[in-house]
Amino acid sequence: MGKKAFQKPKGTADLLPSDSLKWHYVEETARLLFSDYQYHEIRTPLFENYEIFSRSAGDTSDVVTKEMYDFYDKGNRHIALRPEGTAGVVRAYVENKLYAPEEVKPYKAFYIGPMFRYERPQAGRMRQFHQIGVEAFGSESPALDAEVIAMAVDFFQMLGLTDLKVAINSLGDATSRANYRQALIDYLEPHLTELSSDSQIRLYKNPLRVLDSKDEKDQALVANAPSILAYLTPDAKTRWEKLQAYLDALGLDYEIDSSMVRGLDYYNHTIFEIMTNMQELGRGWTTISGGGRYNGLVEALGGPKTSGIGFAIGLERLMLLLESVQAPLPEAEPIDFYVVNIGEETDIEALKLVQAIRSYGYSAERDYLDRKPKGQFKAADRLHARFVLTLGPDELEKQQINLKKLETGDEQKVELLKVYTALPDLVEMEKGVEN
RNA sequence: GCGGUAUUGGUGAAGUGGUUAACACACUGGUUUGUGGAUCCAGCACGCGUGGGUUCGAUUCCCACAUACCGCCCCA
Repeated sequence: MGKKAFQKPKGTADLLPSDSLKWHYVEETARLLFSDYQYHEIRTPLFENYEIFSRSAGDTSDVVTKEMYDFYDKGNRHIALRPEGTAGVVRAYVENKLYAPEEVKPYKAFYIGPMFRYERPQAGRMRQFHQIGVEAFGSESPALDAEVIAMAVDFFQMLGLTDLKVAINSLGDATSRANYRQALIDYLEPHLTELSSDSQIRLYKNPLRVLDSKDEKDQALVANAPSILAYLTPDAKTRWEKLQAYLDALGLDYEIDSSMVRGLDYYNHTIFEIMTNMQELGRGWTTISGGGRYNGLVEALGGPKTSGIGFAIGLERLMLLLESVQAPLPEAEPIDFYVVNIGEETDIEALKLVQAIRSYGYSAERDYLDRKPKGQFKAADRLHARFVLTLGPDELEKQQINLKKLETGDEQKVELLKVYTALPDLVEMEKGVEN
């Protein structure tokens, strides 16, 4: 151990090779599936101008007011590490003029990458965390909403998750929301003193948040509060009903949760969350995916009036969930060959051998620690090698090498030359023996 | 940002104000002058998160800090 042991910054994690194997699998599953739905990957910067986020997420959201990693760079630009993915994608959509008529509509994209929020870390909640997200621009159709929700569910099912809850709600359009906001305040105001202190503040800042309170007394009050669904304008209501019709047609199970609120201010109309009540992620239901419509966002970031919808999946939470339900996840691949070499005079030949084996596309490893044969065999065993090639002075002299199949213990001498010229035949031959 | 719990080797952990920090797993070496997954033997914490303090003496008591986890806030 060195003198000073550095620690990674609070709320960050090292993803070791055994983990990244599993992450790759999940990410690859997403890439394949999203491609079927015609979503293609977009990569935007990990940091943006601060305003991109402050304007999009809303000035009252906690994400902006207290969780942003922001700083001034050497050119005195106000920069922020992205706390979420949508704003950057919207900025890219506008900046690259992806609204142009020659682009296919809706314009669909997905992203995978790290996000940053200055928060108190807990299990499944990191300061640097990762999301897979999708966005679709340029269509108002609730069929697209349904598709997006279906795709998220599809994704989780592909990974072997079935015990999830899909909750949907509608925030309506600006008019619906304004009317409801007032109705909610009118309802709650007489009970102001009964509300928790947090909720008393919420009531005027962002009254919909009161609906979300975990305080028991708040919840009791909120239970009889008016529902936003009763305040939808006719247009918004039609959309809302169509969405359900589409989801029903797909046979997708969902729950309507009229008290569901999302953390970012840009949402309107459809919002949804996919939740699990896994213990490892804390008490009650934990959201592993959330999203919705953001019809005003493109405009807010300087683009033409364009509707949009998207969602994001929290990868840390997803990985914890997959581990806890023992969903199938890949393990380290066994290697094909381990070359055991005995004596210094075989060193060069061993080096050439592993390279030759690799040139055939098989994986191969050898000893670099001058271990004795026993130690090398142990290493081969730990790597779950299929075959061991033993090369000693004898073999070198006779130009024959010992081929051992670890699983059965069968050994045979083969011409050294064959490893270089006909390795696949040797592998096939061994296969023949085992069948 | 607030409140709480925790922090001993590569890992899981036991333990006490006072000479050598238990046990297990893993690892390394030997038992087998060239063969793994078995047995047996041996080795493996300059040291108990970091920094202070109390004390004749602290890993064990106190304080601060760091980190992790739990709850709140909030959220993926």
